[in-house]
Amino acid sequence: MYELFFQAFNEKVPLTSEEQETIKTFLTPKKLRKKQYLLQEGDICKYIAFVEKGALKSYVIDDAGTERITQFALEGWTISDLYSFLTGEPATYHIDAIEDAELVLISKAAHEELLQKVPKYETYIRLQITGAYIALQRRLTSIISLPIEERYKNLIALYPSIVQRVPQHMIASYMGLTPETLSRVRGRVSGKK
Amino acid sequence: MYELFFQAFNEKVPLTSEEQETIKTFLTPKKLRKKQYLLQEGDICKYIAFVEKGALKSYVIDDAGTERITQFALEGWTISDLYSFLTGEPATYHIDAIEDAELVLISKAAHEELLQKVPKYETYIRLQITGAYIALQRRLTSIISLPIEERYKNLIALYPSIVQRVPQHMIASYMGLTPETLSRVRGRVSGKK
DNA sequence: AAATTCCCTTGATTTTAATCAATGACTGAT
DNA sequence: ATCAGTCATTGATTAAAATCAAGGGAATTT
Repeated sequence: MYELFFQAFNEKVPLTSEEQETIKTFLTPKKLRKKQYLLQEGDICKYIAFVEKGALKSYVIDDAGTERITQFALEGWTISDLYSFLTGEPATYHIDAIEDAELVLISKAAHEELLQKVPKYETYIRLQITGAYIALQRRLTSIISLPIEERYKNLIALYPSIVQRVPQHMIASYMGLTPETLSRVRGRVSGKK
Repeated sequence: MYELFFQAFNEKVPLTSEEQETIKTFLTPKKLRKKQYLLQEGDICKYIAFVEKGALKSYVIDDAGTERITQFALEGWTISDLYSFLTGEPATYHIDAIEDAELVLISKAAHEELLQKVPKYETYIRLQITGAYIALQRRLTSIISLPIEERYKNLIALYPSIVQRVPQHMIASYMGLTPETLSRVRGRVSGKK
């Protein structure tokens, strides 16, 4: 249990087996069926979720009632509404399962105790969030500086598994486009090359 | 010296005066004139810069040769090409001064030694980057889910000092718009209210 | 003080993406 | 096996932003 989680952890910060056992006592496994919510807007986000298996997405609903996807999380990724988790304020994002999923949950209490008791946990979190920050910065830069076709090619290059596994209308939502527009972009991209 | 830096640090993680003195030995002050570079694309990013005074921006140049601003940093903010800083790879961003500025620089060597020697520094960095991540996530969410007018209003509400101090064509660049479009958006926003 | 550069606005036109609408393929459930 | 729902594509039209172009202030330089 928690294989992938500890694999990812050890790659960032190598753990002794005692440390690993300590950390284990703070983790909770959870399974989620496709379409089930992990978090709904307005609720307090109680967990950081690490994806052992399956796929989730986080999103907001815009004024027109359309789902706007802010993040995907496949195996090995972490997902949460971090602001809500850290502050206890109501969540601004929804999170649900795109596919049946197995998660490793870290509760707020566990998170705080781990930060106190296991120095390597703080390092893990720091590195984790640094990686997430850099990825987000890249995504934002590509949105404001590249034409749509290039953004789509980048997405394929960077996250081929997302493009393969996730329905296209979700990719469109993630890119801030309509499904029709993405379909035409795909036509142009594959036609041209 | 370093007043604002330590004020920001202490707000996140309170320091004893000894700790503060230790950290001081790792910091370097630097002044930058308006339009001077702190970093150019392709160079290795050697510093994390904290802004004591003045204003900087980071940006990329797109295929059409247009500057696309990814971040502003006013007093109290931190700016860097974090990926380049951490990995030693060539920078993808330019950073320069919008106004004459006074900075506090943390070099790579200082950063690493501080992480080793001063546990509170790691906590500071963790909280710092967490805040930056949350801010970036908000910005991205507003880009993909809100109409331009709302995005502009949000920007004014969240960062009034940026909108006041920075020329409008830079705000346009930051929002991924042309200056003409932003000008018309402003007309609509002020006309309507 | 004059000249130059920078900055913002406004108008006309073109380009791009969104919307509206319809169709066919595939999926899953009963 | 059928029916409902999901999903992607394509076409026609509308809406929005970019581009092209020009002008007028304000600030900075000489």
